[in-house]
Amino acid sequence: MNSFTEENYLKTIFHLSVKADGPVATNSISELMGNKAASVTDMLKKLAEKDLIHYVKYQGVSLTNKGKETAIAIIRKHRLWEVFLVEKLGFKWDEVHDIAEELEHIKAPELVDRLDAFLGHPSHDPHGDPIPNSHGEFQKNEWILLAKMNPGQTGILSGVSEHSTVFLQYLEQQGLLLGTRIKLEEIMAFDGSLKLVINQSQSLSISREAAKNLLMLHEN
Amino acid sequence: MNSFTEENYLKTIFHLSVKADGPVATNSISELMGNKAASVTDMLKKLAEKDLIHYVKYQGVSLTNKGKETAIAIIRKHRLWEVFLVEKLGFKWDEVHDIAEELEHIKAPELVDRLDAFLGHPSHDPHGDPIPNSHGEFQKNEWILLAKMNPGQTGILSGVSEHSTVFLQYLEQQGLLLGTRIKLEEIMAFDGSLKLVINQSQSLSISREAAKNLLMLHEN
DNA sequence: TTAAAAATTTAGATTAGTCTAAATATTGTT
DNA sequence: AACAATATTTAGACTAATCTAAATTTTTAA
Repeated sequence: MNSFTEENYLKTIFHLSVKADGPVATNSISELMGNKAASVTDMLKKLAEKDLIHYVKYQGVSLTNKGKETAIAIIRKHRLWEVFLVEKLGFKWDEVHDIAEELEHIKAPELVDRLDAFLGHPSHDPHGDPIPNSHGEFQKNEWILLAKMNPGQTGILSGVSEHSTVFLQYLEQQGLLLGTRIKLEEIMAFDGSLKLVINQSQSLSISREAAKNLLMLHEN
Repeated sequence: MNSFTEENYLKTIFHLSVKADGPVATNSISELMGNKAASVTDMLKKLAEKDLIHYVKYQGVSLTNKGKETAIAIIRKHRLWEVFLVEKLGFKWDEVHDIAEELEHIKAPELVDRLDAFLGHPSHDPHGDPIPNSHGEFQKNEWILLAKMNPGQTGILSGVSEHSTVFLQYLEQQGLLLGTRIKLEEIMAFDGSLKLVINQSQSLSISREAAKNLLMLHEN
């Protein structure tokens, strides 16, 4: 069985692998986890010993199949618990990340699938992230960043790539909830900020920084 | 904040205090936790340092108010999660103890009260144990051990003092669920075993050992 | 293509929780 | 009351996860 700490490393490496598609650097793990690089190196040796990662000194790491399965199982738990917290306990979407961070390490094997069934096999968590099924398969999202769209285009806000409380609260205050229809009116030459129309009525301006974290789906 | 391990010690000391009413011995903690007495001594020093227990060398320990509050909060979480697992996820009463043992250490402070509300403020867990309210107050149960009842007396099975899977499965197989009406017919002179009639129909014989773990309430 | 900068690893130390073996205190019994 | 049995604590060691400081490797850029 893997420790709490090992699980967190695997999860971090998984997230970095998805973005980086190539080996993941020691420093990037260190930065994301708030640990020193020397500590990361120690753990990488341990995870390699357990066949959870491929590790070559100085060359960065990638997950083995075993490591990937483990990481996905943790992410599945995290996202299912987030759904539970929001749908059943009435938490807001900006409050659940840290709690799910604890709950994702609960080991009991039957618990996950029962929770999944209880929640009605949800496909996405409250932030729009897809929930892998019990075989570890993700339903691929065809997301495009709002920051990459062109003036005149329209889409549905379907996910966020930044989960911090401040960002999520900001979105909520602006009326930018998942499912909101957004038309990109104009991009300001001065600072790259975006002028939007949401739900075909309300006008709104947001920073380029914010737009880089909004994941859009084209309307069907 | 207290560690996972510290919490487990406090919980154990609380349970032993209730039974023993007097200071709790190092060895009894050691035995219940499956640790060596030397390890217990080390932890007792640490808990005393944090003002969670009163500790005098060689004289055993008792909880301070702070320690008691902490222990009760953990027990509250444990029992609420057990209700969740049985009522919402469909686990059986003999399957939930170990899972709740993990869940009871989830820290998020708002979680407990929301869970409590979601479950409808249950007063007892699936094994009949009372769930303390958010102020740490227990609803006192007027239990009497089946093993202490006299032939001819009747009561309602309302709790168990042994939570092992084998025992709970045994009870279930015999039809001894919480809420069952039990009449004690006769106590066998030979081995002290008890002849019962349950739900005014079915006859059943159980060992004295088993009867010592069955908590009864008088009928209203 | 080589020297400086950046990234990574090694070496050695620290803390929490555990252990064994030995020492000490308490209890029980004659 | 004194000794044996039992309970508890101390001393010293180990593992997991972390750190700092120093050493080494890789990358970058002149």
